[in-house]
Amino acid sequence: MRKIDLRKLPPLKSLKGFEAATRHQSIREAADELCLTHPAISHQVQLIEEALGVTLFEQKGRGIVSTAEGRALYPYVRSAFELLIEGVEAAHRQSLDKQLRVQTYVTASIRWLAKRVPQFLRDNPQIKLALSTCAVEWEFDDIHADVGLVYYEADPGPKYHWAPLFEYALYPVCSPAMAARVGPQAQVRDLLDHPLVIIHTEVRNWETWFASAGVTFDPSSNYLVVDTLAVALELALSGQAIALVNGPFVDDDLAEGRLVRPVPHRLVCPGEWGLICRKELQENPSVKTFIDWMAASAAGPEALSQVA
Amino acid sequence: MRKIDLRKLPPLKSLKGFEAATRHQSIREAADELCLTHPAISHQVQLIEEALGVTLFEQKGRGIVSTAEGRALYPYVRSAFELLIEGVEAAHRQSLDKQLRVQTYVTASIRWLAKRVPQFLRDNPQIKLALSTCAVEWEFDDIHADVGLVYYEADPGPKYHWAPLFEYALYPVCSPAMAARVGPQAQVRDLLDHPLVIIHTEVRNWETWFASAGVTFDPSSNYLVVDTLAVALELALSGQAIALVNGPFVDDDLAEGRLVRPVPHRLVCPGEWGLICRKELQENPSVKTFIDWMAASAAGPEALSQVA
DNA sequence: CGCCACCGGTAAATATATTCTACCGGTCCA
DNA sequence: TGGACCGGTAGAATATATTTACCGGTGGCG
Repeated sequence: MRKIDLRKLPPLKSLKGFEAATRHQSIREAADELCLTHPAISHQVQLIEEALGVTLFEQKGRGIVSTAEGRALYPYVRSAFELLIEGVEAAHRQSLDKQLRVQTYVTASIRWLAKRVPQFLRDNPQIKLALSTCAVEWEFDDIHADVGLVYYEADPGPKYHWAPLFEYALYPVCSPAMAARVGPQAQVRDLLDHPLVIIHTEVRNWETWFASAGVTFDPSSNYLVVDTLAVALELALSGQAIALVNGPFVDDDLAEGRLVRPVPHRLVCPGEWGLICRKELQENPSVKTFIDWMAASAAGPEALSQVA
Repeated sequence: MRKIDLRKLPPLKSLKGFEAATRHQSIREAADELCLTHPAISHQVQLIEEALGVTLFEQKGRGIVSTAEGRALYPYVRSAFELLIEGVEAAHRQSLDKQLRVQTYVTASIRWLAKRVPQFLRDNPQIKLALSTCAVEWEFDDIHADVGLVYYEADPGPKYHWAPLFEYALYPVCSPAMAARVGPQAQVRDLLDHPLVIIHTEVRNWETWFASAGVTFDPSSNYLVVDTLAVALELALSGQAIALVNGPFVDDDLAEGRLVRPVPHRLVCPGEWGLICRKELQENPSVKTFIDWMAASAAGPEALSQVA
């Protein structure tokens, strides 16, 4: 591999500013796009002009226009950026052969994925999984993950492949002892008299669920606030509160009687939980295997036996 | 022009480190090449790895080797850099149509170029010149200039076009009054008794010149030090010192008697003064016109009339 | 085996570069 | 002619990159 004269490169970071400024033919719009202030862009452009010894923009009226030099330079910068993005994607594709990076919320990870991963790995020993669990208020990050298990209310868009897994269904759960205290024939409104656990990023879930039963949610007393459903469920399991689940995360606990549903009301919300990946990865063997296997597992044991 | 997702770009500055580290398969060698310390490169690589969520190198023995991901990424980065360098060159080519950037030392500019530029511009009104004069200890900078008027002892290499103009000839000059004091039949060694002006970056010029006449240069007394020949010549003109010229920079002053040569000894050194430009620019109309015109002007008025 | 000369990674301090704030003068339009 | 834009500037604040001084590990050599 021969040497390359890296000294000839313009200040790379500033090229972003040049690219955006050229595209918009406006310093301020470029600044908005890059979430910077306009002097920052102005300065970046000046840096490149100085490094190249060339003028890239000139004033025209109260705006700017690219000079001939700026127009000559732009396509190269643009192509270079596109090449780099392709390179990042190539590296990601390469890394798929080594490990499949799966991202999800902590609750979905603990109470759904974790239960299935061992069997998946037994069924597909050639695939290495790297799970990362993300904090609340997280969106799928296609740079650091190949596949995400997330909830989307609407289609995530054309860039992504989306495989729905199960409903986003809201229903309260608690320990049998707590349910006994609530009463065998309890109504939705009766729950307001018992300790509810609220996930602070999902306050609206309780509101929505009560409203769908015609009850106004007034959490003025007797409630707990936690930051993730996983913790809320621990509180429910230990008999300290009633939690509102938003998916099939306690199916085992319900089946084995550790948790019960104090009232039967259940609200299916729009959208679904599902697996997301960038469209280019959709046909990748590891990705496809993972998505198909998990979809089958969500559908039920009989579907799974067909895949495996 | 459509938008591009600049957020997907890895930390651009750090890519230099990645490129060099990959090429050398060594952090320390990369650091040497980029004139940084090895932790800087190490950190740059880690930044990219973090941004991409991918491992680019792994330890092997006491060195490193690229991972499959690193090898996948490299060609894109490499090509992107080459594209950017091409872009810079394209911008330079573009700017040639607007102005020809000429760089030289302050002395050559004042005492040789400046005398010729007005006539050149009259002969070639379509060409716009941008002259920049550089401090001593400067090398031709093909980023900020298209053509340079410089002295080279040896061929400047295959990347450049080189058009020799005139000899690097050393000979002392001074005012007629000073010459009278030195004496009409003075020998080289007699100059040692008179005020010599030394250019501090060119001390060896006096040494070399005296040595070529068999005299040891001992500047123990009675000398001045300045930083450029242009100043030295001013001192000579005002009768305060004897200066050592290294080219045809006082031809007019000699012809018109403002300066004289106190002794006839003249030393022609290896190498020449000449015009340099990047090879790609050699055939550019502006560059070619400039170089040809100046070469003719250096050769003499009769050559010039042929060109013009 | 044990030493020494390498390698690369780490953490804190430092240096540098970038960005922001607050301002300016100019242009356009009402 | 004023007000709402634009981009440029300078200094301060901030973020980032780099260095310094260290570490533990590896491999060659006596």
